[in-house]
Amino acid sequence: MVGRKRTFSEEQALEAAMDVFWRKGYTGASLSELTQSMGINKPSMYATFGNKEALFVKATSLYIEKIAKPHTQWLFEEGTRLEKRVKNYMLSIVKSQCESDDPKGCYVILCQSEIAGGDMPQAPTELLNEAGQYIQKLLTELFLNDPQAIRLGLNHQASSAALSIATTLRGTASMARAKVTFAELQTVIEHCLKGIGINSDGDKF
Amino acid sequence: MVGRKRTFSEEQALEAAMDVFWRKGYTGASLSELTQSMGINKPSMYATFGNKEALFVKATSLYIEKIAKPHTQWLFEEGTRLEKRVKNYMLSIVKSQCESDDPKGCYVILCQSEIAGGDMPQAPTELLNEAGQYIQKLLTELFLNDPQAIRLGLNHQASSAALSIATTLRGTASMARAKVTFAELQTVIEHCLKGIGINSDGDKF
DNA sequence: GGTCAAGTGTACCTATCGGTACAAAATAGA
DNA sequence: TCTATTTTGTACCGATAGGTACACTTGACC
Repeated sequence: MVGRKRTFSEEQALEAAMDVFWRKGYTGASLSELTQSMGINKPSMYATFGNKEALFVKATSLYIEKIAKPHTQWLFEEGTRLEKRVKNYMLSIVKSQCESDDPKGCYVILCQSEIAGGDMPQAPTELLNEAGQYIQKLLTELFLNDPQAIRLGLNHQASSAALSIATTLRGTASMARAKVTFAELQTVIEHCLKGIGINSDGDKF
Repeated sequence: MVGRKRTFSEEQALEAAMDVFWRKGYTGASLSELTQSMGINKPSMYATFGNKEALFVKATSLYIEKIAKPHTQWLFEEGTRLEKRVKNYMLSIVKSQCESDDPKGCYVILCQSEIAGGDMPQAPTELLNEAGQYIQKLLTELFLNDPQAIRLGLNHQASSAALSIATTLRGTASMARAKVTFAELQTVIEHCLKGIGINSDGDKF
């Protein structure tokens, strides 16, 4: 490696880009706003990330790894009953959706809604569609295989229960973006769980 | 009235504009695409509707009156039990969200999610925010006043039950736009109703 | 200490954005 | 038919979109 050194952190720049996409979506985020938030010039952005589409793919991957996936831990917490694990999982996600003064809901769901517009390139489209199904697949797997879930009979309605939870979490994402508070959405989670036959009391949030 | 006559129908043009906004959102819909779909030139559009913002307000109002509000009838159908009325209401909405080859979900929810981006003018913002709360207010009112609802005890949790339904319907809108089918979303509705203590069997869709 | 690969900032490219000026075309009333 | 009024189509406006050319600065290696 020879030559001048970078004056910015690639990871920090990517996080800034992620924030912009999270607020504005893919087509709504302009290169000027992106590079300004990233604190770099356009040529630096193109040299480092390729182009807007490639930047978006990297920012989306960062969101998935850093924001979305960590919630999964609650589903597999040792020594916690399934009912509580699922509830904690949902609470963790909804809390994240409501966080900050200007809550942004869910990055993936916001951008996935842009796909139908027809201006989303293929690679982002595939990534977003796959990420959009992640929660559902994860929960279906859990309900099919977890011993406590089987004892509750959830394995017989695994995919529909998973779909209900995933749908509710899309709803809360939309509500959060419309400034509905975390406290209000907590009862929505309780209703959702009751609806699929998972009752719990007490939680971590 | 003197002068040359219009060669297009204002209502048809507005419907075409509504369709474009429904697919692309407010900022994502360009004047070129709008006027092309409306079958008119830009000067005709500006003379008839004012500007893009005014066109959007009119298209949004048309959506609310023509697409959104008609679902309300199901809530007040004479001689039908509350449980079925609410279920038919939800089914009617979700069916509409899933309709057509390229389902577009809900116009209001899609565009409301753009507000956080900061590029939405004030008048559309207020209209969308008000429309976004319509379902919740309608159901809260119903649960507080309907005799059958009171008999079911729904009046004691009117607003939280209404919020759960509204949240679920936002979730289904997002799912529909991601091409999840009406059949799959039907079980989501059933789970939702069960969660707030409204059980029913048999429906109209 | 020169050399040369790599990063930076400015200034620019074409295409499209929302919006408009203006002249030709069409109609109702005189 | 003439005139006043409205709509239509074309051609344009400045601003901004995504993307780049290019000169300049920086720094590791010989």
